Amino acid sequence: MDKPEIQDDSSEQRIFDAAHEVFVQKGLHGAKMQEIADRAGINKALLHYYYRSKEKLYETVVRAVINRVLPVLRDLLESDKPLLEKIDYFIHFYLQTVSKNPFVPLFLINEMNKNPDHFFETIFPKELPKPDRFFQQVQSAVEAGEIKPITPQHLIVNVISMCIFPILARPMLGVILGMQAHDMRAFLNQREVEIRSFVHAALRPAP
Amino acid sequence: MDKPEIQDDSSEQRIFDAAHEVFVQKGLHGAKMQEIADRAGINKALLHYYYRSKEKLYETVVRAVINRVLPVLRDLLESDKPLLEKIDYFIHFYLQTVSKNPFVPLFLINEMNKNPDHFFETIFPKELPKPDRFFQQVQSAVEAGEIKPITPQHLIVNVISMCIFPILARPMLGVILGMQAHDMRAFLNQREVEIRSFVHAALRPAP
DNA sequence: ATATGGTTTAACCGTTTGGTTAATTTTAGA
DNA sequence: TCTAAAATTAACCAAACGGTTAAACCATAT
Repeated sequence: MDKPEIQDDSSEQRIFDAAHEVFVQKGLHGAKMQEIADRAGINKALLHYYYRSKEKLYETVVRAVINRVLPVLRDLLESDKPLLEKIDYFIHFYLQTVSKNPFVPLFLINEMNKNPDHFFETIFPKELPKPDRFFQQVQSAVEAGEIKPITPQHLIVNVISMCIFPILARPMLGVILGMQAHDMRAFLNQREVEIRSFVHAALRPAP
Repeated sequence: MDKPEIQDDSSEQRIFDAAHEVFVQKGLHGAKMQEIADRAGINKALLHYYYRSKEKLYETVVRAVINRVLPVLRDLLESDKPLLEKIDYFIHFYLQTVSKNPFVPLFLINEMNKNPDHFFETIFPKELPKPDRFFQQVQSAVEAGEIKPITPQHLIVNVISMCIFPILARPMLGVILGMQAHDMRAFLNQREVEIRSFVHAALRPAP
């Protein structure tokens, strides 16, 4: 169904790259076809030659972004690693990925909120990560007294929230906390250690 | 500097209300002046009569949204309540406010990311909540051994993240966790209790 | 009554935007 | 080398958009 990944510098690929940049930064309506063409260094008509319409091009970009993000989540939910190790790896990976592409999660969240029906019926892949394995793992750890009782769904949501939100809200946090760009970078770099210890502390079994 | 709040059903107010709805849901570029006029039940030219341009109207809406959100944050940071009580109240209030207006935080985050310079130089109020009081409070609690050592900045960011993010990412979480709209509502309602106990657990002093 | 000033509208305008077309250039196979 | 298909472009088009204008409407004070 999906086109094979193109890695060369063909026009099609350059269009896709430019579209990815512009759409992710400006959203569907903020992005202009002319700007995408300019950034790809080709004529505007060529956009419609390879991707029929703005919507089709947009959909291609959204699909690609999703397919790059989902595997990590699947790994968190389905792999066999021990629980805490799994969580630590997840924190590490997401912070790293997201801080390299800070606009991507905001882009996805926007897309899903503005047009949920179209998104989930048309764009979203049918095969989603299955959280059952992870849920069971948490439940076992609770029963074995290794961690404080907690609903697995809330645990995973808490972790994801603390990883992603500060990067989304970076400009706001900078102002609230009274930090310049430089301090803010340092602060966000500390977060991996911080989130890990916060989660571990929250999961300590009661004495 | 700011115009006094208008609470009647004058044309100016109806335009503002309609603009608020449309801008918050669709963003600056997604919103169309004609739609705002239609929703306000008036002629399009009247938009320009009261608010000179689309940008001015947008700015008015952004200002209003900020001025509704900031006081709560100021209360968290500056009031004299005891630390944990303060945090609990903050969680309660933000979850309630945000779940009533789920698009507002996403709207603000978008605005700040897409156009940070214009936002912070032109729109943002000069008098921001001062976090020093809160920071000091956390530090005192740590020194008194009442809570586990933690950087105050990270603590507040963690709390805000766990409150706001799940509401932003609600559609995504619904899919990931395999929940229908009904279950999702119930899940989000549980979060107040959940976040509170998670934060309290994380702050328990080590034995 | 009517003059006045604020309010509201229909019609219009110039620009931008997504998209098309027809022609030109490039590529590649016979 | 010749030719047919693919790639690329300049020019163009219709619709949508933000914004303007001039006239109409309406309240109210004289």
